[in-house]
Amino acid sequence: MVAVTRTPRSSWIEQGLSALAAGGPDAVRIEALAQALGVTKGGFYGHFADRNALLAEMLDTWERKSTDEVRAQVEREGGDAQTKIRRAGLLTFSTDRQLPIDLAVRDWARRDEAVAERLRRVDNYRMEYARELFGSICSDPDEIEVRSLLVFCLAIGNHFLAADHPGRTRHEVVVRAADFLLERPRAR
Amino acid sequence: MVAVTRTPRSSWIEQGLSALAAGGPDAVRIEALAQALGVTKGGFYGHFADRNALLAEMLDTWERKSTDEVRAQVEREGGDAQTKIRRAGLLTFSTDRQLPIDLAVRDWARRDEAVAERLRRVDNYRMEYARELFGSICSDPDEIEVRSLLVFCLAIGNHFLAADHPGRTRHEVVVRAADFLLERPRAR
Amino acid sequence: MVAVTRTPRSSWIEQGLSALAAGGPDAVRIEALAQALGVTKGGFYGHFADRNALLAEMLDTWERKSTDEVRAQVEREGGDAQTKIRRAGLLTFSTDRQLPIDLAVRDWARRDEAVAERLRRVDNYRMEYARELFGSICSDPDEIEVRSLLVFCLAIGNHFLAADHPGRTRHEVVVRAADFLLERPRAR
Amino acid sequence: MVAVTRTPRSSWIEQGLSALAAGGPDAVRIEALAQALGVTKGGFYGHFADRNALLAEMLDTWERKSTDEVRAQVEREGGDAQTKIRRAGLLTFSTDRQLPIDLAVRDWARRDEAVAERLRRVDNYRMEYARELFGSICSDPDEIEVRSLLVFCLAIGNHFLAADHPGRTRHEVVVRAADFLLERPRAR
DNA sequence: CATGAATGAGCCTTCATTCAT
DNA sequence: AATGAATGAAGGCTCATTCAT
Repeated sequence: MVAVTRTPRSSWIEQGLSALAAGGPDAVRIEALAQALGVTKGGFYGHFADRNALLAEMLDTWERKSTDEVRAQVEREGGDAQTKIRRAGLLTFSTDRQLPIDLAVRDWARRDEAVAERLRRVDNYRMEYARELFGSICSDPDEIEVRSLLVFCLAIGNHFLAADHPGRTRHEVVVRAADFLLERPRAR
Repeated sequence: MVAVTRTPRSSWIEQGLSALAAGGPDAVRIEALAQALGVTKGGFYGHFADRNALLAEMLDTWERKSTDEVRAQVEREGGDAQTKIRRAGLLTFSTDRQLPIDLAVRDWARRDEAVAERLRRVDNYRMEYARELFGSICSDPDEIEVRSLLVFCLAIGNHFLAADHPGRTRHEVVVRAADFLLERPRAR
Repeated sequence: MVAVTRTPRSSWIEQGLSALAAGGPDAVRIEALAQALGVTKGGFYGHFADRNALLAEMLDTWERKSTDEVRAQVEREGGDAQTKIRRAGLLTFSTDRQLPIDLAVRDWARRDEAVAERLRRVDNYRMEYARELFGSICSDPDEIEVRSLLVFCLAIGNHFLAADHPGRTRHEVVVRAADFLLERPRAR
Repeated sequence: MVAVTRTPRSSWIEQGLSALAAGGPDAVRIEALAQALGVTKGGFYGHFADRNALLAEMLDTWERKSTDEVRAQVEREGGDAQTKIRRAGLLTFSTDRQLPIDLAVRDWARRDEAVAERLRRVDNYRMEYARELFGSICSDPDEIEVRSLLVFCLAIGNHFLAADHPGRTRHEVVVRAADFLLERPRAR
């Protein structure tokens, strides 16, 4: 029988990731998390050495979920390359939960080298997966690189860009843009 | 005759934008700006009602510089549509000074609706300009929209994406990607 | 048949005295003691009502060891008065274990009347023993009192004084000082 | 006209030394000092970088007052060696203000090497002055050293020792002890 | 205008203590 | 007896803001 820990470590981490998503790293305040969890802030220090330890574990969790878990799930569901790219993009950038965390980490990385290092690992992992998948669409390595970059930029830019598209929804334009990037190259 | 103020408003705004660029809105601390300007923080309140007033004026300044001034300069220098798009992109996203401010505002907008509103104005202005320019490259309105979106996403994603490109520099890949987006559509 | 308690009271007391010796009464922190004993702090409250109860028992232990036990051991070993005074001094002030506790209690007594009261009992006991021993060296009650005081001050001051003695070790000077205080008075 | 600083640095230092004297270094709490000074704790950080900066300046102040100022005052008042020793002792160890600070520093030095270093400087300075003065009472260097040590130990021990002296006051015994240490050596 | 001092709210962290298991 | 979690009261430090000069 497993002893039920009243407020497990994972709760603090989840709550911390929510706060990060909503307000950036400065919003990860122990007292706010405690209140959201219905406990007092003192209890936090039974689980973590200090605030930095929590931030590190939050990033560990995000890193794991952003790499292996996405790839595993996409491969489990199968399909051709185009389908997989779309699914991976959806899992990474269209989930209500993961997306804002990802964007917050991206901004955070601009001012914290340790975070930048983690983001580099994650983005390299994802980009490598994208290259693999684009490899079955086109063969020119330069074009694979360009399309991989663009599909990533589309996914990210989609959420950092505020422009409207008169007569269209953002989603419609993004779908078209994805088609544009995923179509097989024509002979020239 | 203009009274020479010892530390003009504009100095606080410029310093504030630097702080924003370097550390996000939370880094815009009156005391830090004062220290950078070589005055004491008390003097700040001779110029601005409070911190929010400064933030608002910082955004005013950023908004003006990001719209009319870029367009005016690009048109002044002339050239064909492709050249203008590249120049506008460079002015907006490749200047050491403007770029980090733009990225910081983008992240800030995710958690502050008033900032989001301003960013929407700025991005709509820029996007409209891009549509105009892409209009002389291709004629299909859907494709104009898609390419305008993608060129923007490329510019933004370039700076929020941390991945490496083995055997290439990021700049090389981005140049190729820009070529990919700017080439005239082939007949199908 | 004695029930073997997993962590007996005496362990907490010993550990508490070590903490007191090393860092004064403020350093007697339940959590630190628990960690040193390899148990969790919750267990402490199975043995003691609260922190003050531990402090009181620590002082009880120190008081007993500092009085009867020293005298008993000195008398057991025998010798003349000078020898006994030197031995009592060694036992009290030269033991690695007892000395720092004694000094810490002395400082503590300056700000806690209950501790001061205990120290007074201990010092009076010791001083009475010193008077007895000096009584066989000289007969003038005033001189007995003066020498008893001085020998105590030497023992204490030796450890609270930070000065160097160029060309000599502190130990050499203290030995000479002890000789000075223990020599038989000359006729005047 | 000197600008009147409302609560000068020196007030914090003085208050800090009082707290140190009364309760040791742990009692030097910013909030307590602020309350004693009738201001709020936030104001403290306009004067000092942090608590450690205050502690350091407190020790600077104590060090200066304990060395040059005592010697200067004793020499100004003149008299023979015995008189000067008594006066220096009084200034150092019998002033209501200086004495408890000195004792607190002594205990503090036992657990903080930086404080120990300062105390060593101060005690060496004082001891050197004592050697000078004893040099005009007796000529044997060993005896000078012994008497200098003993007079110091008497001064310190007097305040760390809790014993009573039946039929006498502590002061009477100390005076006699001082006489004992200051008398000219007899021929042997 | 600018300064220096002070305020007060807010955050991180520590630690004695309680309590259900 | 001991554990693990939680509580609550401090205490250190930061920072926007006010105000008299």
